[in-house]
Amino acid sequence: RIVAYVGYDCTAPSLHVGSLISIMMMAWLQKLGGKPIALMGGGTTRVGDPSGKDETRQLRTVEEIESNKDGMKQVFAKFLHFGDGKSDATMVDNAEWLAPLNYIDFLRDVGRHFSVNRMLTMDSAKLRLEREQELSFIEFNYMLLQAYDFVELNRRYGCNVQMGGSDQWGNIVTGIDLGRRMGVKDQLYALTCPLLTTASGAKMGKTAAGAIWLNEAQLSPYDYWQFWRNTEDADVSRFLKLFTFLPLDEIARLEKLSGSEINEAKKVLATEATALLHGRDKAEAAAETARKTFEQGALAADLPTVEISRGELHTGLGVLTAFVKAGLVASNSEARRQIQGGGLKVNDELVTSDKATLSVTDTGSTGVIKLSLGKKKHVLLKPV
RNA sequence: GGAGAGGUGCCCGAGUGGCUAAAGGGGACGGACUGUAAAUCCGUUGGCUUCGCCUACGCUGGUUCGAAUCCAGCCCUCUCCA
Repeated sequence: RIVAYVGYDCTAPSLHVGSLISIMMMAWLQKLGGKPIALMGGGTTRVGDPSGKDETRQLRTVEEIESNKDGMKQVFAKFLHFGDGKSDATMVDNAEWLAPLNYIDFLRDVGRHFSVNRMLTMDSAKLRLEREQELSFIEFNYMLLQAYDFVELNRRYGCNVQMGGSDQWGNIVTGIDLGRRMGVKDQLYALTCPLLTTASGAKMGKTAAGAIWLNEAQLSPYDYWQFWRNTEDADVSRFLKLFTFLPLDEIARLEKLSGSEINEAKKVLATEATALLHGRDKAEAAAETARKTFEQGALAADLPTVEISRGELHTGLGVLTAFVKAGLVASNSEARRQIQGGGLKVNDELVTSDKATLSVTDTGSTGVIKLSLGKKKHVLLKPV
């Protein structure tokens, strides 16, 4: 019987696609009858994991960590079923047991099992030392806390597997070792996955508008769908396997598609991946919006919409202001540059002058004005 | 505590009195080509009421017709020594 946990740093207000692999690992585990535990690092984030980082991260305030935690929680509910059943998922926060720890007791119970000699050979510490970059004492302690988490989760939930990215290997193995020394009866296991990059070597999720957030408040289902739709050819088959629950023979069929046909596979990927996070309805809606926008060139009513006041439109709204309000560009100057580069369109007509204005007549029969940046980013302005 | 090095635009990194809104690279955005792909090529990359103005090279003052560049004080980072 497998009870596995994955720990998450509470360093950002939402999870992003970088965490998706580990979430999928938990989801698969649950499908197959195991029990997943999502561990929020409310305690460990107060210390900061040095693994894979060149320099000390700024310490987060406790308030910041708490609010980040709240933002992250909602995502897990989308992928996992929580409850009290045998294979129901559980969410816990390690602040629960780490925060009340007494330093002396911790040193005597846990600290004595750690050899500094060995800790110094772990990558997280070794790399810093080799490059002569500072490794503060607080960070050096991180390993002990994460190791202790594993032991504590075993005690509380019978957790016997820890999963995570390959950068977590050292921390996980240390936890297994600590378990043995502290008399944990179960054999503990580690399961790591390689850090995911795209075929061209870029980190997953670091694209255009920044990170690909999983919270709807930070990234709409439509944009999330678009992210998957724009997957590189070379990644499609791998991503279908990793980020959807489609049967392998179906994936095998899709990966045979070549040339422009592979776009069909990308649509399936986009819809399936979006359905897992935001639900089938929103995924289908996003697919439909995209179909109208890209394949028919028609105006899709549920593109991301920004409201403007009707009064403003009556007096004539400058194009620059309009694009800034729509959030497509950051400043009037950027809007000007985009116009010079031929990147802005109003109702699919290229904007040629930065002096142009929008008025009520531009809403036409649809009641909205379509603003576009490049070929892919569209926003509807809706007068109210 | 002592000695030294350094803080430049999203990031890296040149620049040691005017030609510097600041070389070069990365990243990002736009254009061309395509398949809403990749690769390639081209352009852009502080703000504004844009043929002009404002803000900017750690902070605060000073020298000068003129400073990212010189001077003084302060803050911060790193290295070595104690």
